[in-house]
Amino acid sequence: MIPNNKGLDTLRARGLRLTRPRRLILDVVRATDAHPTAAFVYRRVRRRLPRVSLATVHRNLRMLAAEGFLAERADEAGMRFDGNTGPHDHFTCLACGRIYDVPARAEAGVRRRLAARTGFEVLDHRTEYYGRCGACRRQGGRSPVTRQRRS
Amino acid sequence: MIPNNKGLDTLRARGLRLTRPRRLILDVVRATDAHPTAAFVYRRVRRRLPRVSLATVHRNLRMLAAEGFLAERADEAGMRFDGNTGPHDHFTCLACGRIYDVPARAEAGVRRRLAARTGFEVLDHRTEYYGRCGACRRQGGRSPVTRQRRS
DNA sequence: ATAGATGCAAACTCTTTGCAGGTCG
DNA sequence: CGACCTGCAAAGAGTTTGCATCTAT
Repeated sequence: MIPNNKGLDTLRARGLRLTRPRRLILDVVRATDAHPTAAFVYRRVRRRLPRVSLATVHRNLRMLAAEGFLAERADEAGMRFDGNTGPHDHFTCLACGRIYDVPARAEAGVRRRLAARTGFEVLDHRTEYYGRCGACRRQGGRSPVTRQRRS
Repeated sequence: MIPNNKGLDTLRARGLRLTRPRRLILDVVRATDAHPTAAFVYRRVRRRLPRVSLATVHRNLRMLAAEGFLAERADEAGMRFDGNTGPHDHFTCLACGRIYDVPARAEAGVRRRLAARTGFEVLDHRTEYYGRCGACRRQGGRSPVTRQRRS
């Protein structure tokens, strides 16, 4: 679904191993666009490797993110992971809580402008959109901005 | 430092009381631009009201955010609160972890454009910048993107 | 007077860590 | 074979909740 953004050879080159749990964890995150939580990945990986532990899932997600294989993202309900490490923005539906990928606005000038204004070194920027997605719009109803619990 | 963005009369109008802990909690958040955590607010409030509980601080921060008196913000280290509820963006320094307010880009067209592209109802958008702030730049040194712990 | 708020302690959720044993290369 | 990794269980960190008591209005 999402292209592999980085070769796994890099792993071995750093003395890291490609174990079965690790491979499956990475596959699960890359196979979905749901910006999964650790718990979600755990449930999925367990279908093929029932003895895996949640701690291993956490350790690997953290490590894979640190190595640049995944993107990490803080959420009011905890950490989420994203197999798509290319530049893109996010749209969060306030009704169903789903997070959609949306194309990034490629505006190089935005960073330069802020840098000029503040004197900061601006290395990255990301825009978050909030609203109601197509599905929730069709279902009508108010936007229940109720606090989302774990997936 | 930051202007009161919303009158407290609104509170009473909704049958909510303006208690001493509540007033102090709101004051603390409004008196700083550090985007404080609950723990930070707790320590500050305790200086004037030593018997407050951390639970009360949490309850009030949550409630004040829900009522629109404060803005809530998820962070890899937990929730942060912002007394500035006006439109503005954030710059996070990857070296020191500080979060600066920066003027929002007023671009109404951005939302309309995304809505047209996706069919979503886009109600809000916010841009997050990342880099190295002026102070950290002057101090030189690499940008240690180490995980920030609690304030 | 009384609905709403508080303090305290316990419960919860998510994440991290110590350690003995297993495994990739 | 040896460094790295895993499962398990326990500990941490942050936040929420139940309940008896208190207090704004």
